[in-house]
Amino acid sequence: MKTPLACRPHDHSRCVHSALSEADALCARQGVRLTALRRRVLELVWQSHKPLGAYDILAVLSEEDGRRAAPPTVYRALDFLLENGLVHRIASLNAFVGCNHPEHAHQGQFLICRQCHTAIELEQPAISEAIVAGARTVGFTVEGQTVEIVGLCAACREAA
Amino acid sequence: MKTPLACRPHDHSRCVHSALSEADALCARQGVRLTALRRRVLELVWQSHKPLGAYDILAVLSEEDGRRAAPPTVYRALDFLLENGLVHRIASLNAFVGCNHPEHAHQGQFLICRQCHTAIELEQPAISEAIVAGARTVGFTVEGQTVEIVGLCAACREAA
DNA sequence: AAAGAGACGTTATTCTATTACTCTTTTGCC
DNA sequence: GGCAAAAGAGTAATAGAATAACGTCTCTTT
Repeated sequence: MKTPLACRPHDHSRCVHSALSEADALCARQGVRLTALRRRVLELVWQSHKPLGAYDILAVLSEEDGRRAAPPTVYRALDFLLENGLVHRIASLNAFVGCNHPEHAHQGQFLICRQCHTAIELEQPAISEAIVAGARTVGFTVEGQTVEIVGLCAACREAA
Repeated sequence: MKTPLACRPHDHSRCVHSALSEADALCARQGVRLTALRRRVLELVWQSHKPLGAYDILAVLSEEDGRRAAPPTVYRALDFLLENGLVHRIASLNAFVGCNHPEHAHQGQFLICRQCHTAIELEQPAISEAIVAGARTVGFTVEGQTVEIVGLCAACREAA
């Protein structure tokens, strides 16, 4: 079902590499362990331009290891990455994407193209603030936000 | 796992009743059929103060019918109700809630209390507009919004 | 009455995620 | 270095969410 998508050629492998380096540094600073497995999972998530399902990751790991990996292996790694802000989960897709700004805690907003399936992470304080303000009108205290927008990205709209 | 929650006594059954009447009228107007099954599923969703899982609905139907219903039965009814704007799906919970404003097409924002699990539907143009504006900054055209907020509702915050 | 469409039943399967238990590796401490 | 404790990872089984494929029934509509 999931077709691997062409990379914009420019520097994607370099992006992945720098994301991994940043993750290394961040984990060292936090005193948590970015093990080989966790790092590999993070790399796979970053390599994909689209949100990646746990079982997609599982399939890759199984193939490269010979022995077929089991779900908990992947889910544990993903839990670690989520806890440490290195990836985000897209609830509406049951999938995961690398976080663009792992250096500070946040919950992004996601723009998901229905055409190319790319997920763009947004961090617009105006959106968060509108939500907090809206919630306050009914006395609700916001603790976490899930904002997932589907539509057409700029590239796909032009192409159409 | 899911504990049935106490109703605010006031007039909940009347709320459900009026929601169903409204659904009847709306379906008649649209020329679509709110069959007994679909109506029953809608009633169950409305009766619950919390987002209801498809398999919760399935369990109730199975119990009251004697013969155990199968998933497609419920999912088809839910699909119909979704298409006609009578219920909303909460992606982050894999669950469904009755729509408060079925009379006009819209996509609400949902406030989900982590304590009592109640879902409050919000319809704040300011939030939608902030999202559309934010998306526009990267050339993204919004077609659908999933906004699901977790936190504490007013009642639970007071109780704490 | 016959045809066609829509709704529903039934079985099986896929996809997503977790539980429970074991074994290994790493780490901190002496 | 050696050792206990803790963290990480393997494994098997299962739970939970959703869909596919096919058949049957029941309405209209003609």
